[in-house]
Amino acid sequence: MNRPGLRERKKIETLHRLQEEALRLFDEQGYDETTIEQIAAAAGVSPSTFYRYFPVKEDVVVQDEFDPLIVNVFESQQEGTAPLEALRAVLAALFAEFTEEDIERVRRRVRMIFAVPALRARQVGQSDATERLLAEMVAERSGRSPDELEVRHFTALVVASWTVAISAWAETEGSKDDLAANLDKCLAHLEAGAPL
Amino acid sequence: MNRPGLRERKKIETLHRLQEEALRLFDEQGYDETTIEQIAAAAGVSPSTFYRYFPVKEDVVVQDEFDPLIVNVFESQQEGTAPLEALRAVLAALFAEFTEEDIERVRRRVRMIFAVPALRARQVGQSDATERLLAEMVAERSGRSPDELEVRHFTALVVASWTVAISAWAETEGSKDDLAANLDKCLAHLEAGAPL
DNA sequence: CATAATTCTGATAGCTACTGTCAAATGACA
DNA sequence: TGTCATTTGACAGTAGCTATCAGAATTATG
Repeated sequence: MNRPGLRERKKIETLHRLQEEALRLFDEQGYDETTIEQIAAAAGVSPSTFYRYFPVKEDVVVQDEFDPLIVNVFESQQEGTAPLEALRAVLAALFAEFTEEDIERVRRRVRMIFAVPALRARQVGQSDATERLLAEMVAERSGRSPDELEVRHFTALVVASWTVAISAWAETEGSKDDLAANLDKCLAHLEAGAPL
Repeated sequence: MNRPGLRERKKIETLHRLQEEALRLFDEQGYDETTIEQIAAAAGVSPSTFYRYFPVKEDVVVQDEFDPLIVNVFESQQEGTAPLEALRAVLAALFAEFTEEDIERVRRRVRMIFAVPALRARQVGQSDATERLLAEMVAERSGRSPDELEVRHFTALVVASWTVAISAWAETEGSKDDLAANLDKCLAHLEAGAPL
């Protein structure tokens, strides 16, 4: 049996404490003006420990664990669905489970990411990784190669839609449903060939 | 008459020397393994001078001056054209003027940008700026606001198409025309609603 | 329960990117 | 040639990040 254990619980606790204190300090004094020493002190650990949890400063805001979840949801879908529809459903299902509190956390983080260039820059690394992941999943299903131009292009477009939808949503006070609505609007607009 | 003058000529010269030596050193020893001191020494200037030309290390590869050119070409177009068609024409016209040598330089830079995460991250800052620029231009013409979801989404999609087209092209040994062909393929695919 | 093995933490030293300041050098111009 | 404006180099300092290592805390074992 793999019970949680004291060690693991403590780790998760420090992780969250670091993220929360960091977010608070960034809000209060700005990102660049906040040093890792301050964050570590606020969370009651040493700077060394901070770096063990987050390889770079940006990750204390940007890091998330959605990629494996996306894969799970996608794979548990029936084969027939069209790629675009499938991805829409995946994303919808993903944040359907979030509590109101989760959503507020996401909003704070997204706002900060798009407000601080360094964070946005770091986040693109994650987006690129997710994009490659989607490409592989989509390619596998449609019996194509993930390196094909059309496949890469498709996934890049979907990620772009998602990025616009969530950044526009974060600027508002909208609910979870508003985010879903934004995403639907964008994907529909994409499916229509992005007319203007 | 605004003749170049020795001072200005020297400045452009040092700028190019810094870029070239940097590119060479990055190729030879890798990006992270190359220090600014080395680049400066290779170009025969002090590290202080490097920072005067490039605020951050990444910019010695990433920095370009295409944005103002894009605006110029776009504004000198007739009003009637549809936004997507207009942007396609702008980009085509932009690199139509490049010499073979220019193109090779671009290819080297693009390859390096997509190979080194730090460079890719920095480049996104530029892309975001270009995206906002496009949004303003497109919005102005179509009498909309650049903050509208559809407008933002449209420009994000176009930038994504462009990114895929150029990164796929850079991986090959293709000519200037191949880049144009890639871009046409992507934009056509977008216009068709990104079917898979 | 005591001891051994494993994992986590904190302290230290060091490298490099980057900033700010100031005096010296260099080109522009009368 | 002499004066003014701009560019440059030297120096000092901050902060992000890496590597290393001894000691503390947790877990596994006899």
